[in-house]
Amino acid sequence: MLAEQRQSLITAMVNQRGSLSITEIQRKLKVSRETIRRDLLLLADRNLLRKTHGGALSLERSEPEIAVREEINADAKRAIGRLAASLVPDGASVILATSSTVQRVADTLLARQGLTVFTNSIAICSKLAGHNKNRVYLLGGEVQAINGATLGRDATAMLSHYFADFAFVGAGAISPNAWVMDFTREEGELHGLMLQSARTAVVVADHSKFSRYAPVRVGNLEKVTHLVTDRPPDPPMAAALAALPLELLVADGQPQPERK
Amino acid sequence: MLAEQRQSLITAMVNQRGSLSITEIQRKLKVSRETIRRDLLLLADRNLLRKTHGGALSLERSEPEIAVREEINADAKRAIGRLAASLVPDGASVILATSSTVQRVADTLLARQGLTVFTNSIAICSKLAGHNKNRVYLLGGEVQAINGATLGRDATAMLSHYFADFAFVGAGAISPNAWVMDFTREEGELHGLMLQSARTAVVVADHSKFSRYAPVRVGNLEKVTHLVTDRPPDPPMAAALAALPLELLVADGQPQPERK
DNA sequence: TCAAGATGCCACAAAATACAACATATTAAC
DNA sequence: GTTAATATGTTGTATTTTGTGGCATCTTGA
Repeated sequence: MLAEQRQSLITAMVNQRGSLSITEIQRKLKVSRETIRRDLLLLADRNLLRKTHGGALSLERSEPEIAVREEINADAKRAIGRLAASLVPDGASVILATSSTVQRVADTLLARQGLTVFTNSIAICSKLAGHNKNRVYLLGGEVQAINGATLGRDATAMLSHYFADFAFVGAGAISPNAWVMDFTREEGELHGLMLQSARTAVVVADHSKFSRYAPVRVGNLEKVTHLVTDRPPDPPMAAALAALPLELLVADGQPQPERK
Repeated sequence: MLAEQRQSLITAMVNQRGSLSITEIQRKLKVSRETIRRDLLLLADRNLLRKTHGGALSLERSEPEIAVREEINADAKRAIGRLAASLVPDGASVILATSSTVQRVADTLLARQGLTVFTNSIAICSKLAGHNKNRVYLLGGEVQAINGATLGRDATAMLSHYFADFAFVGAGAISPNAWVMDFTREEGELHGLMLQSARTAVVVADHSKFSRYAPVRVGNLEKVTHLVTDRPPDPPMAAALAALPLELLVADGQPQPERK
C-alpha cells in the first residue's frame, strides 16, 4: 500500500470513528507502530487530525464518542468474552447484540478472519468493519443514544432475512426459573429473534445477572444452546438451568466440564 | 505491446483502482520497473495521474478521499452546509446521505430541535442522536469501512418505508449535461431513492464537482428541488442547470437571488 | 506514592524506491 | 538491409521510507 493511501485511510478512519488508538490502526494496517506514529505526526501537522497520547482525535466531530459507560465486572466480562468467542472459527457468520459483554466477545473476534457479522451495535460495527476481510451488516432502526444501538421494527425486519452460524446476546437478567429477561420490549423482541436466527445461540451474562428479574421476557429461550458466564450459578439457579438443553460454560480459571 | 498501449492501460488501471503501486503494475505488464517509472513520469506530466513514491494515484477518482483535497474545500463545504441547513426548520424530518458536505449540513442541524433524521452515515448518526430531542433512524445494510456508510438492498428497503420533508445528498460529480453522478451503483441507487423520498430534495456539491464525470448516473434528477454549491457554475454548466426546474443556491458571501 | 506497562522519541539499520548513466533492443525511415 | 532515432533494460548509487531496539516519559491502578 502506498504511503499516501495509508495516510488518507488513517484520516478517514479517524474521522469516521472520532478517535483511534495507534494499536487499533496497527491491527488494521500491517505496518509498524513507528510508521503510524510518523503518519500521525505528519497528518497532525497538516491539521487533518489531532494527535494525542497513544492515538489521534478527529477534528470533524464536535460531540465526543458516545460516552463509555462505567464498566462493572469488567474482568469477568472480558473472560466471558474470550470464552464465548472461542466457539467461533474463521469465516463464520455471527450475530452480535448490543451489550457490554457482547462487546468483549467482539474484542476477541478481532483476531478472526473473514467473518460475516450482523449487529445492531454501532460500536461493534466500528470495531469489526474493514478488518480482516470481515463483512459487517448493521441492522437498521431507531438509534438509542444511550448505547448506540438500533432497535425497532426496522431492525427485526432486516434481521429476519438472515440466518447465521452464531448469535451472541447479553441478558438484562436471568430469572430464577431460567428466563432470559430484558428491560424494554423492543430490546427483548430483537434479542429473541437473534437467538432464533442462528444455529448456535449463545447468551452471555456475568454472575450478577443470575436470579434477578427484568420487565420483559425474551422469547424462545429453548433455542439457546450455550450460556457463558463467569461463576457457577447458585444451586437453585443451576437446577433451573439443568432442566434446559443448553450447555453452561464458566469462564473463570477452570472451565466447567462440558455437558450437553 | 506498444508503448502508448501500455500507457493507456496503466492509466485505465490506475483510474479503475484509484491507485496502483509500481510493483503491482509490474506484475501485470511484463516490463521493467524503470519503464513503468518512466511511463508514470510521462503520464503525470500530462496530468493523467498523480505520481507518488512507489506508485501512482488517480485524479479522476477522488473516491478514496484524498485527504488533502478534502481539506482544501473545507471552507466551501462548511458554507454550503450552513446555507443548505438553513432550509430546515425545527421539528422537520430530514434524510441525510453519507458525504463530507452533507456532514457539514448535519453540523448546522445540531442547532435544530426535535428533528426526525434518516441517514446511512454512522458519523452523522453519532452526531445527531441524543441531541435536542432528535429521533435518528439509521438505515441498515452492509457497512462500508472507508466511510462508515451502510449500503445495499437493506438500506433501500428500509428507506422505502419512509418519506421526509427534506433530503440532502452529495454528488460524486455533476456532469456537463447536469446529471448527478456517483461512484458505485449501490450508492447511486440509494441516493436516487433518497431524493425521491422527500418533498424537498437538495443536492449539495462544491464547485470541484461541476462538469466532471463519475461512473454511475443517479436516477430521478427531475426530483431535485435545490442545488447548493459554493461558486456560480461556468456558463455551459449554468445553462444545463437552468433547463431544470431546480433552485440554485450559491453559498459564498451574497447568496444567489432565488429563482422560480 | 510507586511500579508496571504503554507510549513517545531518537538513532541507526534495512529495505524499497528514485534517479542517472550507459548498454541493448526495437522501431521507423530511407 | 542499414541506419538513426527512440524505447527499453541494466547497473550502480543516492534518496526516501520503514523497521528495530534502546531508553525516556507518560499513564494507570494498586
